[in-house]
Amino acid sequence: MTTIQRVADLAGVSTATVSRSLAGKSSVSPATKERVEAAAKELGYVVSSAASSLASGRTRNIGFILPDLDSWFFMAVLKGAQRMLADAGYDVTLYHLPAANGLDVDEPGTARRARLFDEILRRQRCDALIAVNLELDEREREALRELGRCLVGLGGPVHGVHSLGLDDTAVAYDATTHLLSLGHTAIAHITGDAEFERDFAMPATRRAGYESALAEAGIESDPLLVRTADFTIAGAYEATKQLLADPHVHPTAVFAASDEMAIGAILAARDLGLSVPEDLSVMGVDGHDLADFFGLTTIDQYPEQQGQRVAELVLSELAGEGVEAVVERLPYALVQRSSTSIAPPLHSPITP
Amino acid sequence: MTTIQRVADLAGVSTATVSRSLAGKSSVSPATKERVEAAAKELGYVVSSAASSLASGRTRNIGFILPDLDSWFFMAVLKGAQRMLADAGYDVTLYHLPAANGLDVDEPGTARRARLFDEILRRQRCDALIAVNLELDEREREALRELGRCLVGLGGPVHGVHSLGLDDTAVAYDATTHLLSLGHTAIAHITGDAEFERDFAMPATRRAGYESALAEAGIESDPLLVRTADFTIAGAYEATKQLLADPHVHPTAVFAASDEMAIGAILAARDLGLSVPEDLSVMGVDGHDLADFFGLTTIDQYPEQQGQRVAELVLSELAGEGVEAVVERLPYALVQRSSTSIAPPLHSPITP
DNA sequence: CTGAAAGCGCTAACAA
DNA sequence: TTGTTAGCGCTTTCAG
Repeated sequence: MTTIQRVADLAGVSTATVSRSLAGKSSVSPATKERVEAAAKELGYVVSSAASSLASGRTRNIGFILPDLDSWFFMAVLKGAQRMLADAGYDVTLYHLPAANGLDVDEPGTARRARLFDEILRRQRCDALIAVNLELDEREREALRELGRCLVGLGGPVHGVHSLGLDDTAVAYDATTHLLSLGHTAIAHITGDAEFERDFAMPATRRAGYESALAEAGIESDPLLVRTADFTIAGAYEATKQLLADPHVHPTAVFAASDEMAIGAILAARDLGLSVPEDLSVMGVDGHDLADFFGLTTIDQYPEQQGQRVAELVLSELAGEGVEAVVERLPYALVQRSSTSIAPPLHSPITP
Repeated sequence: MTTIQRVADLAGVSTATVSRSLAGKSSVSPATKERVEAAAKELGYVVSSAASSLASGRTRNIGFILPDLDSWFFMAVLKGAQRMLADAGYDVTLYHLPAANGLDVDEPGTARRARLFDEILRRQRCDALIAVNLELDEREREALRELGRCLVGLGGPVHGVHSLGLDDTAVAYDATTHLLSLGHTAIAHITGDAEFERDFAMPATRRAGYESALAEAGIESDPLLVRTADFTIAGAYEATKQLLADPHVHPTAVFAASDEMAIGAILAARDLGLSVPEDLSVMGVDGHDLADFFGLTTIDQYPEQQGQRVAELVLSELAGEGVEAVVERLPYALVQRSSTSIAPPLHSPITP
């Protein structure tokens, strides 16, 4: 292994100068710097992260805490963040935070969760943490704060910490308004199940946006038009089948709280012999890879760019730039495709 | 920050004893160990990874090198590995290896790739590396070898290194044989495009398995029945539409080299008014989350368990257990669902 | 602009 | 079984 000492010897300077040179500090003469760099290259020297971290207190590593490793959305965010961080010379280490099962303290997920906060994150392997869609209890929040590290939340905002998030009310309001503007009045909503995701606020917030758009249009919201599923294609497929089979309601449009659920809704409609969008308009939220394939109208929230943005933020906080806002709203845009169209003419339920 | 010295003081022992105690070394009396643990707990002591790494040479961190962060398959593997490694006290840091664009040396992907091998991985942040589906050139292989770290390949085998992989020929042979046993004779194959994935051997290997099964059944393979796509639903959808519209061939079954492509094929068949499996049997490979939803018959390769297995392997190599095999074959199994059935009766192309 | 020297916090011989 | 001690390889004052 090549150490800094060998580089120093070869370049005929002290290790201090090599360190300064390679760190790009200004106080090194160009001539010296050149010699040091040549020596480093010749010996194939690369700094040892452990030694550097120990001496400087900086690890050049960012922790990414995710509730799930197999969700398309989180991986898109991770992809955006990892690329930006890697280009800035940071590694990314991944921490999985399993859902806390509130009921069972002895459940392995709960133990893993505790271990993450009590041990793993406290080993000082990261300069900063990015917490995605995390719902933490007070003890956990406190544990993170005590780390004294830069912490940025994305999605589920960590209380009292700089975080980025969509304005979910506005997103749902805009989606619903799009359907209203097409003449739909019986608009169903498929969202998350509160029981599935403990404390996960997003489904409720989106539902509120949906209802406020309806209210503004003078439409009374019908609880029978609101269905819950587990954010998967399969789950929404079932929920939509039940919705469409219910004789009490006759929706002409569905607003799903995620693209995957919207895709499930489209497939359910097709299997029931309905055409999308002629018989049923469907829209989602996310900007999923498959949205284009299914011609899905959606509110794109640019997940990969969210990753980039959160990485930028972390980088600038690490660079010592002051934190401006405590909550920053992320951009989104409605992308109109072929799964939504004007409402079909009303036909009376009474046969002629 | 609580250091080991403070724990030593509180417990009334030396730092060496604390270190030994907490590392679970045997040569510590139970009484001492108890006192040390109490002191550590009281002070909330957690070892500093940088200091520990520097002193011991072990980082307790595993690098995971992936060609893609947004592929369902890789994430499933990652999930399995990360859980097992985390339970063993290891962190996982993620490295993205962008595809090398052989043509353009100045392309950013190529630069990132070089940087990963020349700098990032050489900073000694990992005790071991797991390389998933990597196609490396000789220089890159050499760079990895020079790291002198434990290295395990999964999928694309790194030459001369312990690796795990599916027997792709057998997988394709078994899939094709399943369709043959149902009475199909005109069996199409949708696989990867050689131009898409430079040096990526899997598509060719699976095709060979497909062809050998046909040959064994006395069926001459028809190049028009083999189509290529990019391993996505959308890509296979298009390829299948073209296949089914081609007047020169009349396949009654499709074997796709991945579940996502098989799903694309199912959707294409449906959109052309064909029933699956009555008019067309379709099967894939992977064991995708959505396979069940689409009733897809598939060869499940248990990706999450692959992750676990590769993690186990790394762990045991790090524990100093000898490497048994250089290439280990992974298990797989045919899962029969509703997308395959017996071949439809032949109808003559001449109208009665 | 550069060098000397003092650690960073921990582990692992080596002694006792 | 335990303590002493010498680093691990680097960064960073502090002098010069």
